[in-house]
Amino acid sequence: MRIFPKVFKTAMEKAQLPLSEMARVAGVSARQIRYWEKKGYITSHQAQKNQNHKFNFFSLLKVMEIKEFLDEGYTLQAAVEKQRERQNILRSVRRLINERLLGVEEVAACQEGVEINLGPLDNDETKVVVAQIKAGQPVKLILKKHQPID
DNA sequence: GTTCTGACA
DNA sequence: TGTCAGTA
Repeated sequence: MRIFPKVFKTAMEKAQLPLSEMARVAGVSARQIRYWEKKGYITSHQAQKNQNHKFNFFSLLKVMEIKEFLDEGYTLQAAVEKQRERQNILRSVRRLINERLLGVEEVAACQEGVEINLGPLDNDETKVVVAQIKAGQPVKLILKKHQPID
């Protein structure tokens, strides 16, 4: 199971947002977008010289995050740095999820919900952490005896 | 009318 | 970063 399906990533990369839309949606000026691009903070595709810049959805998210930090009072340079830090953290979180939820397909679906294998404990590999999810109830984390496949 | 680019402040 | 000029 992929938490973030490839089709989403592809769609976000294939999106072709004109600079004016980027500015309008993110609440920044077109001048700022151009300047940030020139500084290398964001990237765009330009079919030909002097033609309209096209941005994908990731660029839009980046601009919105930078804008958020600017509004909090950071300088542009600091805002970009904060955005990069956030991006790195999110990358780690995504990696954690992808690694830890690998067992999700092998999970036995019980009557009212599902169990997700979150992998072995770091300090006791004879046990695995299992999340029990039932509709309308808080998620329960329990320990189960590790049963290695083979 | 819109966008790009360079230049000035 | 805003704004203006000259283009495409």
